[in-house]
Amino acid sequence: MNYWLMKSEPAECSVDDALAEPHATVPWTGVRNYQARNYMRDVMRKGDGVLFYHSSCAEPGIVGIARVASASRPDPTQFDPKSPYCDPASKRDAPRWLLVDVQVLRRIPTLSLPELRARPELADLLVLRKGNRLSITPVEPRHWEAIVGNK
DNA sequence: GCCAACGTTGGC
DNA sequence: GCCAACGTTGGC
Repeated sequence: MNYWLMKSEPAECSVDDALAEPHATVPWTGVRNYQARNYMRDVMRKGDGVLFYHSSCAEPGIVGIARVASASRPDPTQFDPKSPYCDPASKRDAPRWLLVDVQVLRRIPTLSLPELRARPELADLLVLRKGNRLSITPVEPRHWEAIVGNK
């Protein structure tokens, strides 16, 4: 069992949007970074724990506890000419981009970046590192425990 | 809007 | 393979 932090822009898909979906599950479309894709393809497994993170918004932070609800599979938006995530270079017989389904288990009161940074045990949480832009990052068990253990 | 950090592209 | 130019991310 592995743990992850996954970023979503709430203007696009907030944790509350996800909770409103059937089974509170959303396809995690739009990952267009090879490292993040490789995590989904090679390391992520159904059942892994997920910290649902809001980025590019008024109050960035961790807003929900979720889990990986499917194996990785091709992201259909890469083939959709109307989608901003369309990738004309990706071929149907060799899809370049993958997604997983993510199921929100519960919302939590937003843990903002200042709140996260105030906790010494989270000092090396990857999302707190300067310049971090990766939309999917692994979370160490001790970090998961520190964040989720008492919630 | 600014800007630091980082990824990608493409000429050589 | 190098590296400059460019694009994107994302906090502030």
